Amino acid sequence: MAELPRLVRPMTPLPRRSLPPDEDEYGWELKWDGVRAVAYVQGGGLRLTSRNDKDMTRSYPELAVLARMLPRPAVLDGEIVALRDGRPSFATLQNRMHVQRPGERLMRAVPVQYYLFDLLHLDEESLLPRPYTERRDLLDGLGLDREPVRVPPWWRGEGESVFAVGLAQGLEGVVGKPLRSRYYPGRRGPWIKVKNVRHQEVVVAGWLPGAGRRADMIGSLALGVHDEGRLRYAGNVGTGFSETDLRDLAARLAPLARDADPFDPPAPREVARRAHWVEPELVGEVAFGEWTLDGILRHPSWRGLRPDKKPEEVRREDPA
DNA sequence: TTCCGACAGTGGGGTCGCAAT
DNA sequence: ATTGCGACCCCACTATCGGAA
Repeated sequence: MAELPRLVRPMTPLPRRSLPPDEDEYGWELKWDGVRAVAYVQGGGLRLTSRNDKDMTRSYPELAVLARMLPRPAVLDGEIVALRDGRPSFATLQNRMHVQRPGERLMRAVPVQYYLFDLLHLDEESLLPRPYTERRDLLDGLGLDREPVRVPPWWRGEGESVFAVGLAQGLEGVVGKPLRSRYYPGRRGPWIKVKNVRHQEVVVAGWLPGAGRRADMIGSLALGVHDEGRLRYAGNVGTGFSETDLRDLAARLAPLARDADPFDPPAPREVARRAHWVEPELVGEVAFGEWTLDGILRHPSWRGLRPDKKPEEVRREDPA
């Protein structure tokens, strides 16, 4: 029996704001919002490991069929997803990902699928040095596209239209992989990702103190948006500003200090406990990925002040 | 010399499990 | 019983540094 590599750290894509000029040199895939997983198939058995090499096998018993679908030693790379309204939903998957031994009821309520997008080892051979296109062709030829395993499509070039498709389907974005590039375990790049980033105007309603390097500075800003005449809590943002930005914000917020929580309903207690409230008069803009089910910004980053906007005009855009 | 890639360190939302209260 | 915290997942981002270009 051939020996499989003990562990292969997954390769991660480098974030980019826009498509590269040489987009035709890349293979393009849609980006699936789930949990990254490397699969080791051998002797009819399956082992799943996380990005940090934690064993996830027991959490997803229904994926064990992969070992029966593929009766050859192999290492595969992909994303475990849970569908909601026909597309991968990380929020839905969160009901599964921490459960070590899911019961029948949970597995039926939140079924998962394994979206494969790379083949790293097959039989006796490591495929890491092979070009992306060869690995993909080999993977596509294994006949693994049967639920709960899927082998989603990819495209040579066409980054623009793949991105448009992802946008239209409400997906996270696209991943580009240089057609002739090998697989570099654990490295960021040369894969790239272009995310479907959204923007939202927000009212600054308070701030939380920082720690460590950020001690004596602002750690994050508490954000709100108006909804039916009330200022609704929309989460905190703690990244995207330089130290200069933080000092400038502190100076602007100091004269606006107030004692009472300006949110209605009040902010969650974990936030309120540490918050320094201000009059909700400063307007800024954040980039973010999506709204959570509770109306909180996911993956927010600060983009700057919007002195041209009035706080009472700040509404949640695109409530869907 | 400049630039790029990797790392460390800050911050976010969310869930689960467990210890302290 | 409730609360708080760390460990996991998903991240965005700034600042730094050493080696590649």
